[in-house]
Amino acid sequence: MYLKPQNSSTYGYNGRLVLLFAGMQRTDSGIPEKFLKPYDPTATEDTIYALWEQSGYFNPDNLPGERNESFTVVLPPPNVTGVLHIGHAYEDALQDAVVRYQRMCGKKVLWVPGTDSAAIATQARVEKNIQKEEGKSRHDLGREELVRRVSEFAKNSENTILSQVKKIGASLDWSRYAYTMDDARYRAVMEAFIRMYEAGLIYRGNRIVNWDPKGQTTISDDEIVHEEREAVLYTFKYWKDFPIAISTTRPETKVGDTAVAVHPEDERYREYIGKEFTGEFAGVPLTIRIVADEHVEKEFGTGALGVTPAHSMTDWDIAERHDLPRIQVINEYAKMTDAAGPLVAGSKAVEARETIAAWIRDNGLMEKEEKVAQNVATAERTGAIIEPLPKLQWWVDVNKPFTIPYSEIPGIASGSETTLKALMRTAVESGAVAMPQERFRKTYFHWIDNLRDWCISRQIWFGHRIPIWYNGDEICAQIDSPGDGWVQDEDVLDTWFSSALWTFSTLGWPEKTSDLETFHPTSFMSPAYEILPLWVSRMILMSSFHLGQVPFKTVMIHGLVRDKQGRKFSKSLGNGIDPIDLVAQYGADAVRMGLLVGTAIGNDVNFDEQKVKGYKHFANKLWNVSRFVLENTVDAPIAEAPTLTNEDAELSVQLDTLLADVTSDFEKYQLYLASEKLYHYVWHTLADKILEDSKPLLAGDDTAARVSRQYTLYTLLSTSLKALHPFMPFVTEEIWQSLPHKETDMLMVTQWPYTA
RNA sequence: GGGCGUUUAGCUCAGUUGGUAGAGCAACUCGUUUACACCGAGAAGGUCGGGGGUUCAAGUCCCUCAACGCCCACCA
Repeated sequence: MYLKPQNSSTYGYNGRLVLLFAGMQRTDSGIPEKFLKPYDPTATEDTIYALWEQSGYFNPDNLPGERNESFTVVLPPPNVTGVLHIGHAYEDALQDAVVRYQRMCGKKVLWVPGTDSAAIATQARVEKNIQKEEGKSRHDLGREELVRRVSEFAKNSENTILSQVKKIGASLDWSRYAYTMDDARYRAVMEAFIRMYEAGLIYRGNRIVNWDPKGQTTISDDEIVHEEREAVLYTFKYWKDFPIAISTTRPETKVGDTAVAVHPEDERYREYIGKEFTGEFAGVPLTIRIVADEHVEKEFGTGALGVTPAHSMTDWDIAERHDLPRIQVINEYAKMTDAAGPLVAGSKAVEARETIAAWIRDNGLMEKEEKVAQNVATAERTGAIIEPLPKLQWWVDVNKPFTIPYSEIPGIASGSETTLKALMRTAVESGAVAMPQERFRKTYFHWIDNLRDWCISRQIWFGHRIPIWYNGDEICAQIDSPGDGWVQDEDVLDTWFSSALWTFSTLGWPEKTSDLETFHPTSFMSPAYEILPLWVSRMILMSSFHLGQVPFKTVMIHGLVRDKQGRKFSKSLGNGIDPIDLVAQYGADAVRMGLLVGTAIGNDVNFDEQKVKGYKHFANKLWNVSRFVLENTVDAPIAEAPTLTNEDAELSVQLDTLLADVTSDFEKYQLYLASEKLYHYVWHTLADKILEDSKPLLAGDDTAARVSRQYTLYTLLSTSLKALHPFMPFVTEEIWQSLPHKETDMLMVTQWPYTA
């Protein structure tokens, strides 16, 4: 009687009970007919996800009950034009498990979805398409048209990635969806730039950048791929009576040399330090000063380094330290400038290399030519060899002292003087950002110690255009044009600039929104270790500066998902696994479990499809346990607790003990342990032992014992569903929907079954 | 070159503060009297990469070597 549906029900043609609610037919035994077949995720998951969305519970404002403590996570925004790969699936599953657990624990949970414009990648892709389909370059289209086309493309592809994220079961608040290029984020980016500019932390400076001559843009260090190539190391003297021979693989740059650097303790050259020599090299008059610099390696080549300030990072730095002149001899098209002298001016740098080498030989100055293996920096996108060039760029100064008006970060007082670097270090050192994995703390600090100013300008068109205006010598930082005669800076911002604001730009900053008040700092962030320097540290920088807060309280860095042989997934290897295919084949719950169980956070995951298959079986196991329990409790008085037998009381305690353990694992973000324990319990304790032991009891004459066991089975099942829900949200919710007695209409907002 | 990892059963991985090695999958044996064959019962399988050290005791701590991997730098 107790299990008859309470809502509108009627009897079908053949006398079967038909339950109209949720369209589920019931069998004669009183349980929904769907339980007679194996669990079918494809028939279930989309419906369940729609049910969650309709409930509004993804939005913290709609969550039932009084929730005082907030718990916030922002989704690391995938590229708007991207497709979900297995790494996303892992990251999403991980975060969703945490988020669902916290929601069940009664917190005001917000998980913010979003996408990233990935400026360079997206523009490059669209440019390529246009080139292919219309034979036009971006210059043919013009800036405005290209930006329009790229934005359109981004908007059109957005749905792919978003629907894929949903397939995994991510319980994101879609009403707060953000895109790094939308209006609200645009405002935040502009505001952030202007504030930092006004604080003197953003400056324009001529510095050596990685110039991509093919893409005609600066690229960041992170977009460089080093390739090993064979090169010739030439050893020679600039002219006959020059006292020191130098070695180089790029003789063409030597017409731009202004110094020779030696190690201060190198006895061979000590006598020359500080002296200046003039002469002519390849038709160019040079003045070479001998300087002592500790960065010179005594053992390499002749132990003397020809310093070409304008075309090498290290040489630029040496020039900085010794106040040397800088002569640019190569231009943006990798051709020699007029300053390179009549011999090579106008020719390609690679050709000039041979010309100059020949000149050296012809003049009897060459001492040695040897083949060496060399690492050449190439552009990830275009494959072009990087030409280090001095260019006017925008920079974030990480070492400049400034007064921070407000700070909640321990060790940084409001109104005190600090630097961005110090903020980044202190935020983690003080524990305000908890980074529980020791090895990533080490990596982080190592990175901070070697941190240089951050180049934030990019010479592309798609992105946030720098809000700087020029009128003759006048410069003005503001969003809109100050008026006639003012021209805006051509460059756009590094995509990581906007990503770095993500934890608070998504919450409405620079407005003082209640979201910002309630949900920032965020609670938890779990990025891949790849982007620790790229993203994590820069979020800490931005949040500390603009809000005086850390961006997140805990960061758990996870590893990469690799293939079975430990190789990175990549298109060129053709070893990619589409998580959406996996979901179709095994169900999202199985994919989530396959990724989470037994993979310690921080280590790489060598992905094994067999594992996913195993968890598909597990979902079915849970399904059948439910069937068994429902069938055997259909006529039981389980609405209220009967007097329990000792044995049954013990079973409850046993599960409770497990839950204490699992809860503690959750609190430590050790999902790989929690999930494994629950799996083991459901399969090998609940199913294999308890259910089997119950069979004689359920068929027996001892009514009290039977009722006690029926009640217990039902409770153990419903508790297991709750505990498994963060990992396997779909199947648990689907079963929950068929339970005759439940505390809440939806499992996702039911209370977590253990309180410490 | 600097830094950080990984190496445990055939495969994929756990192993929290040192106390006689664990799981899943695969393989093997037996079992199909309805919760589930997307199953059950059972057995097998490891000198914890090599070597050395600390300790009553080491997969765990220290040193060293090797293989593999990642990050940073770019030797000009």
